[in-house]
Amino acid sequence: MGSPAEPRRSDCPISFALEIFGDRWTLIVLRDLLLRSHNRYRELLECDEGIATNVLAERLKRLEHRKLITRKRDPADARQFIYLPTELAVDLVPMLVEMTAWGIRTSNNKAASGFLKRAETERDNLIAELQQKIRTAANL
Amino acid sequence: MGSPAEPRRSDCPISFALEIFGDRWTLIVLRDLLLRSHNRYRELLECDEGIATNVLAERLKRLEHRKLITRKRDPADARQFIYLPTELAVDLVPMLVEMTAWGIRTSNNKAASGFLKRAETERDNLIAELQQKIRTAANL
DNA sequence: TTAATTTACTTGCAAATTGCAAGTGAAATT
DNA sequence: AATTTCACTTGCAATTTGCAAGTAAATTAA
Repeated sequence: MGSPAEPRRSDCPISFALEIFGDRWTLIVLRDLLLRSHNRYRELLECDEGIATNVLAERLKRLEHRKLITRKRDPADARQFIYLPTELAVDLVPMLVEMTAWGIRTSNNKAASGFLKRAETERDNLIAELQQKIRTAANL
Repeated sequence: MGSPAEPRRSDCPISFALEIFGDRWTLIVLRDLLLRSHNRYRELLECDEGIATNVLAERLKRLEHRKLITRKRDPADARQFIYLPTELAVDLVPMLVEMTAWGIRTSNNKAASGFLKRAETERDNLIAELQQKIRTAANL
């Protein structure tokens, strides 16, 4: 058993990673889940970049299939679902921090230079802190 | 002056980065340029994942526009062009190392566990070494 | 010196993916 | 009981991708 599973394009780890999040939207969703605590469909839909409803729904399904997120009903409101990152997703934080640092440097983002400095001078603490926050929120 | 430039989707650094390499192919090309020393069109075309000729040509143009690579004629064979990463691309190595590490962990890639161990125990050395190799090859 | 080959693409077109607008059904609120 | 909210689904046009074939310039082979 197990999912139908598309064949891998190659056995390269980068290629493997890109099969999961190598598109214009998946990492935006993961950013919101991991770094902004957006855990509901509606919150994720309101991302700054303007994701379409069908694209969001499809990405959430893929991420659940790949076990990067879990989906459960909100006990307080049975219409809503709560999406939480798994440990597999929490493991992406170091990569997201590096991607963020590169983006800040490359786009000359003054507003984010505080983050950049921290990423450069105390990377490990920054990552541990972010991951701890996520694990606490998701009770992992 | 300056390129026509598409509008940014948001001012988030991750979003900015994804506008440059948030698709199924750009990071494959950068991987080959940075980590495999594939510097010619034909070499890049022969990547394991099987990129199409038109897609490769378009991605190379974009990367040159964004100043992640340079393109110059091979003095030894005027039919060929040599594509070299710029410092902007070399700066992506930390992110690529983290992506590789995640991919190895997540896909249980036994063959690459040596790389993973190095990434975990002496990350800074590994990155510096990779970057030095690239800079030397590209004489930056 | 002419013909064949190599290289780096471009072009045309079908198939897949994305974006947008509207619709649906279940649960909560009024 | 009616309206609203929520998490989607559906339909369709527009864009992007993948594949096959073609082209022009430079090199090599005959």
